[in-house]
Amino acid sequence: MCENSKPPLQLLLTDDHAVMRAGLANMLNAQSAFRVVGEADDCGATLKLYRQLHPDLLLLDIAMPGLDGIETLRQLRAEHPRARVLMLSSSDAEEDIVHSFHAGASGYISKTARPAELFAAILACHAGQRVMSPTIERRLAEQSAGQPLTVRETEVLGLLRKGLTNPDIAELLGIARRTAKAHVAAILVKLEAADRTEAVTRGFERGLLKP
Amino acid sequence: MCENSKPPLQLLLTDDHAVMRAGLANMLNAQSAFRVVGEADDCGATLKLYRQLHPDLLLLDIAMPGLDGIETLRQLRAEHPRARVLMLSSSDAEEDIVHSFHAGASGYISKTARPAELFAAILACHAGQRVMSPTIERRLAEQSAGQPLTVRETEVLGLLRKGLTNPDIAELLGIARRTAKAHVAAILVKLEAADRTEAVTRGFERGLLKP
DNA sequence: CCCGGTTTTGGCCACCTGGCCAATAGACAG
DNA sequence: CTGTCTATTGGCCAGGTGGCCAAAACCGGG
Repeated sequence: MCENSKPPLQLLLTDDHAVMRAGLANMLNAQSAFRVVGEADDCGATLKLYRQLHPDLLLLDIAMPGLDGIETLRQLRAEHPRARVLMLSSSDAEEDIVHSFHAGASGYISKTARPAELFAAILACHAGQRVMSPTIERRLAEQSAGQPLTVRETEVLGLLRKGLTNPDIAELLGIARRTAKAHVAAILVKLEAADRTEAVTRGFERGLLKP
Repeated sequence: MCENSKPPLQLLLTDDHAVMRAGLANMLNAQSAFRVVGEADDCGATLKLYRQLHPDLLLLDIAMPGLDGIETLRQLRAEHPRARVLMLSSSDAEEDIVHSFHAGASGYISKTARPAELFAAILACHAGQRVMSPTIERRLAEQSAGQPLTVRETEVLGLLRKGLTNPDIAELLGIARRTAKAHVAAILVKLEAADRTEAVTRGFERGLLKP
């Protein structure tokens, strides 16, 4: 299990939960193969530390207040295209998984994974493999992500959640109310919702909308 | 900081995230004042271990699949009315806080709290105090919880999220459609929502609805 | 035994909704 | 250059929505 001959992997840790950070750091540092060289609790700190430390891999929590993990990932990859990033998820929302890989994540693992799985994931990730925890792989398989929403539709969904009517939406977006209606109709089909209210529920369930 | 003379507090740890559990256990066991004597990942395991171990305090995560933390708390308190339980939250949804204390929690602390705060919270909790992390106290102060929904209204909100119409709801609950409408109207007022769609959003935001 | 909150019910009306028909223009990829 | 996808727009209609008026039945606690 240990790789005594090699120097430990330098890890950077980002999570807004101090308890989780401290716990992870403890656990990882107890392994001779890993060394946590830095901890961050938001996007800014992550980018700053990454520049300073150039770690071998970043462990990045998805759910964060303000700029979330996905956005942090985007910015980091824009600056360091070859950075290896393993996403840590609490939620298992399928949207997050898809977005993570689109934004350049090297892996995605649930916090429900056992420590040994996490260690394996880190190693595999650093070795250049795509990593998904078994739990998440199953998720993806069973609820085949459905139709993705277009940019415009996502925008409209964001207005639906606020309780806006089609005329409201039309005015806000500067389009005909008939067009707003068309977008809503498309959303209903793609999210398999009976009406706008259920569409909002699906939005939250799929992670398209955040509380 | 350490209480060398006293035996360590026996702690039971419940969280569906194995990583978090292992991390917390590491951190707490490193303190001479604490001793993690058991770990559980769901409601059933928690009750079972509590019966076996009779720990001094249970650290209980709020967000769990299936029977969530609040429900676990209820069942535990029904069996052991004097159990001390410190809730660990990821979300800070105000509803969770209120429900936790109603269900008999001794304390509520955010996972964003620093380790020292957590240690202090555990000690205070065990000493019989009501514990809230500063973050959460602020939250409660600023967004004064609004009007609470009645049991019936909560039930109706659960149907709204599924996209049911008033006639649907009426039939399902065996009441007149006019009555269903009255409940919906009450929900709109209490959640300050313009329509049922926004009401669902508010439900998710306040933690009345879980993804 | 009475009070207050919860649950229940009725009618009327302007407005919004979602389903149906079909069509044009722009963008981006092959 | 062509085909696919996206965004845009129109009319018609049965049914649902939310606001307004008021009030009776029920139930647990003081």
